[in-house]
Amino acid sequence: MAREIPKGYEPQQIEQRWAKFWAEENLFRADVNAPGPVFSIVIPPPNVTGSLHIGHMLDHTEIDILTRWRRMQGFNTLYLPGTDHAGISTQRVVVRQLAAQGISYRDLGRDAFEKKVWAWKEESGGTITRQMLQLGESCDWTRERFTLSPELSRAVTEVFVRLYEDGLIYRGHYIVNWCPQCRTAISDLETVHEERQGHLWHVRYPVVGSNETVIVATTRPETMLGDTAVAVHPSDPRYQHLIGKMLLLPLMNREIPVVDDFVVDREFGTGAVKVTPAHDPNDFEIGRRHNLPEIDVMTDDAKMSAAAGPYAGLDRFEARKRVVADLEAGGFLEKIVDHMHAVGTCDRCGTIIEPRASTQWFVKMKPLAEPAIAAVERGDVEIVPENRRTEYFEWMRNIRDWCISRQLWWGHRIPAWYCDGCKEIIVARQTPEKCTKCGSDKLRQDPDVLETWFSSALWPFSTMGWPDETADYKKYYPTSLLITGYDILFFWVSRMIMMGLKFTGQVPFRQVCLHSLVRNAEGQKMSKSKGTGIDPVMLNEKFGTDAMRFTLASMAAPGTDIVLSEERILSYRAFANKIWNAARFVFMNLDKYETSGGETLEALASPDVRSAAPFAVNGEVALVDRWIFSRLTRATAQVNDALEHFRFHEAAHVVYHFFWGDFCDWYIEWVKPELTSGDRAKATATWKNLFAAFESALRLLHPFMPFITEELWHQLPQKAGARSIALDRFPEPHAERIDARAEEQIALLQEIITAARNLRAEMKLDQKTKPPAQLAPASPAVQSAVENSLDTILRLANLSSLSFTKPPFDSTKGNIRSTKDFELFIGYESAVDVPAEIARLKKEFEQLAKNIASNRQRYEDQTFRSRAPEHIVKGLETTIAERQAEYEKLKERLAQLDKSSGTSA
RNA sequence: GGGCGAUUAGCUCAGUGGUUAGAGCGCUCGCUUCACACGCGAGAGGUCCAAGGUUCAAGUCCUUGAUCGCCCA
Repeated sequence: MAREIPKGYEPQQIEQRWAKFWAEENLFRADVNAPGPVFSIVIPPPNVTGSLHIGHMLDHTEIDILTRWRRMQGFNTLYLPGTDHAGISTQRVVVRQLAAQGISYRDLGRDAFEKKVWAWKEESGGTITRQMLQLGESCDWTRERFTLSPELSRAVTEVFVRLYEDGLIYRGHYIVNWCPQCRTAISDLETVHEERQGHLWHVRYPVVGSNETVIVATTRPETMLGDTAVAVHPSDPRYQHLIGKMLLLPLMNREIPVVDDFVVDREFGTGAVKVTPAHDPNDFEIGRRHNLPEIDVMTDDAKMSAAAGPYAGLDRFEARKRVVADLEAGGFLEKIVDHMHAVGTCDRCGTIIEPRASTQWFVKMKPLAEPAIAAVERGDVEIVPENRRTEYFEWMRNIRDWCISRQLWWGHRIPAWYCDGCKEIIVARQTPEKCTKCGSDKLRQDPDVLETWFSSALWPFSTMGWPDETADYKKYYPTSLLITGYDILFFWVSRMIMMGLKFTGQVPFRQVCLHSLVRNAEGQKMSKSKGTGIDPVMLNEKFGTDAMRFTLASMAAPGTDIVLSEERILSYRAFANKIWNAARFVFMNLDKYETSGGETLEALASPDVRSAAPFAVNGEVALVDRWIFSRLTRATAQVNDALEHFRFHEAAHVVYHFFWGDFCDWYIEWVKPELTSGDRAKATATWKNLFAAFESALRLLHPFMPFITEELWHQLPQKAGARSIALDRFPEPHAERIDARAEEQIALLQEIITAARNLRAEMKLDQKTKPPAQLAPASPAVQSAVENSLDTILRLANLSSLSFTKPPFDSTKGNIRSTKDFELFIGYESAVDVPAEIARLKKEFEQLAKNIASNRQRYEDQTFRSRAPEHIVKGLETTIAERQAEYEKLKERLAQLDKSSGTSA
């Protein structure tokens, strides 16, 4: 039966087909009753409005590699997908969409708006989910979760109520970070500080009843409209006499006191600071200590409020210009100097945040942080790489209370009700009928919703059905592992640990692997706003998902950021193509073999046959077969070890070199003639071993390149009912398959072949010229190894014959390569560049001489010999002896060449 | 201001105190050899940022400095 196989690997159709198959068949559905140790992992829930970016791709690649690997190792595996409701982003998307239709969401009303958002979510949300399906991620789609679903909302309410009952959630009036664009408070973590060039305005405040003025410096002059004091340091001699006096606030003509407060930095500006309690965190504290009024001079959208008097209605930056102009006109402006300062911006929209006094809900973090610190200290949660622990501890030990209320409509509405009758606050799981205190039925629910991260913090257990003790919860919680970027260590990871411990009494995951961030080829951080992002979907389509996955894995060394370039992806597309062509070779030759009366695919490659490998001929397994299975075993052990430690780059490297180097470059080339050998027993054994090795290699590669391996695995005979390579077993590194002797022998033969090719290249022999060569083996063992594989050597080295002789060879009659095991000689057939050869040899000679000298010096050192371990000393001794032998050979050869060039010149 | 990381081939990066420091890409030379030019074969290319120190032994550990980057305040 002739097999049609395209010459180049075309991933596009193949990947789509298998991705569809995996999802439709529910192939990766977890089963709580299945055997095996548990491996469970939850996805870091992407934003429901988002589309897949390269950071997700890296997350998901690492997660999917580990999940597929564990599944193939026989673990009971769950990879749980889902998304978060992304309060701010989602609300913004829908508000804009409505605005485009001329609809104001506020006019629409809360309930109608929420319905619109749900409709949007069903229709347009979850792009990432669809992309994940396309990418063939091996998750259990029957367990997909959403943070705002009724089930998960129940968990959120439960947590809120319990925290409130435990006194860990409170409502309070404090300075918060206010985003005028999103029109909500945001947390400290969501506020990004950027160094910006600004100015320091020095403003004169006249002292009431005197000609004196006090100069204050400010970076935000418009806030002076809300000033309620000026503060100086209690022991600042410059201002002692003014403490307690009143100043006349320019522009507003309001009298404000001079107060003394120890937080004032005498070095900053003039040492006198204006105090705006409603618009600055420090001033807020000063205001509390001195009972100062708070005057909020702005509105929710950062326009000046009625409290700003004549400036009411102006945007805050326009107000700044006007205030400065008016101060100048009034003679109050002393000077303006350039000043670098940190400006807080909203991490969602980039707008400059306004510190603003406001009543919000907060979580008291200290009591939650302490057990979470202890859990990591004890190692109950292992953080990888370990040095991230320091950051975690540092942050957790200095943790501040968390502002969780958001002035939005899309999210988990805060389960708190206010009684109009008695002002009681009722926090409850169910909507209360009447006030628990006064019995009034005039109750209003708090209009705010909770920050999205609040629900994300519960993700590892809310997704498993908590607060119910479901089968999933019992089986898969705590999860085995969390994989995410180090940039959300505080946002998410630490909060999950705190919430997990508080509500389940267990850590949410036993290990956290924090991977690096992906940068583009210019080394810039990916950013949508700067247009420096790389679209992984486009790259997947262009190069294949397998190639993308492999690229990311190969670069995912812990600790350094990933710089992604198309060149790099190309090299792994080439790898996929290489694998494809290895298969193409096998199948094309099998066609020939079958038509010439050989066994069928079924007979050569059925699962039973493969599991009986390696096959012997005349009671002996061929050297190269022993070798390839040994190499496979070694590679498997290395991949297992690397993946155990999240060393994806190392695992990818091992697989790459095994498949391309050992399997394609050497093994296939080596056995080619045997496959068509007239000796039928030999041919059969070779075919069977080839199929067994190839199929094992596919399984080894599967977690990294799921698509091409699935495609090729299906071309091979499989057990009845076997549906996917993903459900097959990962190769097992049985120690008895390691054959060090075979590896040594093949290494020797490879060295001889390479030496011969090297000589050929140097002598500029064309492909068709097959010269005879002479070999001087250093031992009978070397000679017999060469004799046993003579045909292969001749073929792979492109030689006509190889005869054994004794050194020395005449360097003037040919070129020589030597190692500790042999000298190889090929005679000149034509004029050869003797000076070039001399130059090359001299360089090698000098390097060798230097190396021997330094090694000998070390070897002769008495302290070294007495203190270094024996194997090191012995090893060095051997090395010196080997180098010395090479040195003698080179010296001899150089002498001959010098002599000949001298006589001929 | 505090903390963390990086500096290794032209580029992007691996490298677990020990015996000639590796990979991919790029480069040079030769090959359309009947799986693959997304390929095959061969090769060139390194004061491992600097200076001290520890050690029998340092790219690797320590100290200081330089340069670059990130996080927290």
